[in-house]
Amino acid sequence: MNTLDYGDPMTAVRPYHHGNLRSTLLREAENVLGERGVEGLSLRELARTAGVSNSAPRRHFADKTALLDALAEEGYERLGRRLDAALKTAEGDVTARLVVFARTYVEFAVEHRALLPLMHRPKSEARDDALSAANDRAFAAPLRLLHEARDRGDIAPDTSGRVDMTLLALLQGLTVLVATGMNGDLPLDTLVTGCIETLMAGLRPC
Amino acid sequence: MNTLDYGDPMTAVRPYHHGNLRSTLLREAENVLGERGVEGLSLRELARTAGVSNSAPRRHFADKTALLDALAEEGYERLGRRLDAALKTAEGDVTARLVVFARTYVEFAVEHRALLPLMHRPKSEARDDALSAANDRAFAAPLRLLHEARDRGDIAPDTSGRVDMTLLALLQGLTVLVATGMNGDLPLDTLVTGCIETLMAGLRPC
DNA sequence: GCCTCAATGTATTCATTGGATACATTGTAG
DNA sequence: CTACAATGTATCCAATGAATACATTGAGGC
Repeated sequence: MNTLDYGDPMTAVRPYHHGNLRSTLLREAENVLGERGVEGLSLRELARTAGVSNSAPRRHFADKTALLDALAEEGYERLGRRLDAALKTAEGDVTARLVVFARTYVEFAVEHRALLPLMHRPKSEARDDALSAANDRAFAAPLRLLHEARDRGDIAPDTSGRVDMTLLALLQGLTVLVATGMNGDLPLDTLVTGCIETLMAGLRPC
Repeated sequence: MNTLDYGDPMTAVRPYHHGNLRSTLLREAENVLGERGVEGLSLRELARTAGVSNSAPRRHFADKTALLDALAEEGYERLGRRLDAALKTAEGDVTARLVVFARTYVEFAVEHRALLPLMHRPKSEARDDALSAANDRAFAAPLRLLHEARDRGDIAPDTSGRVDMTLLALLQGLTVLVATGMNGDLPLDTLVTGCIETLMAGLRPC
């Protein structure tokens, strides 16, 4: 371990090794990303902010793309944990549980609006396998909830998987809507609840 | 007009003025964008491809962002025209008309998958006013269809506008799903039809 | 206790980029 | 035919992504 001199910041001796450069870079990258977008993100600037040399980040991320991929993957993991936690405490009928799910999902999208575009990277751009896997895992959760409800007869059967896709699309679309601010002044909770209830009830006149 | 020598490409005299640099740049930009994403897009490379100097593009787009905004706006206009055209020929009940609408929308998203992320730019990044307006216009169309159907009593009334948001979210989500390839091997037409029908019927067991 | 070695940072270099500024060429309207 | 606005060009600069060679560190085997 190095001798650190915290007395005078001007002459403070920084240890040769940062300690947790990787996570520091990721955290700061998410900040910058939220403020200035992908174009405004510079590896060198991240290095400067972390008080480290130009090429240090390369030890952790071979590439700018690699950093973005890591950020996206981390995003899926965080999302997954929050969804699991939320579902554990969710009670009530299918609608209520779906609302909890959707709300958690949309809240995450709002808090990490910088991450979503990375997570939704179109498949045309070559994707990390790990990223694809994380994607699948995240979307497996709502589907599980739906299938369990179907097994209990709480919702109509679905032979073709089209209903599943509808829920997925609705969730995805909600995040985009909220991220782009298209919900106007409609409170987030009202929006989500309304969408799920609408999906449950259908559009046909009663 | 300049004298052009098309005989020998090596010594061909190019006119001082390109003629339609702006649209050439936009077209080529969309190509590159589809292949290599925003990061892989370079103004200079566009200039080279167009056979024009480094700084020529600046006459038409003050900024790289300006080019992207123009691309997004153009995208909304094209989308609007296609939606209008599709709706004119659409016949049948609400479901059928909604399906036509959704299919047109998703088809556009697939054909121009490079454009969608630009069009869905989060509001946190300062947006061109023209872009916001184009956005509103594009989303006004499906809402109009929905409201007309409601006036005729084809779908249930909606006091809070939550149903409207549900349709919007579903449309948005569909494009994201398709763009990221999450539909798997499900044919596009089946997917869209299934989603709209599911939305009409609702999830509740019959 | 010492030595090797893998992990992690640093120093330096290079081509490319976005952007700015001053200048050249053109068609056109008066 | 001349002045001018539009459109390209030439040239410069700081910053970036990326690559390569070198330095520092701590941990594990001896």
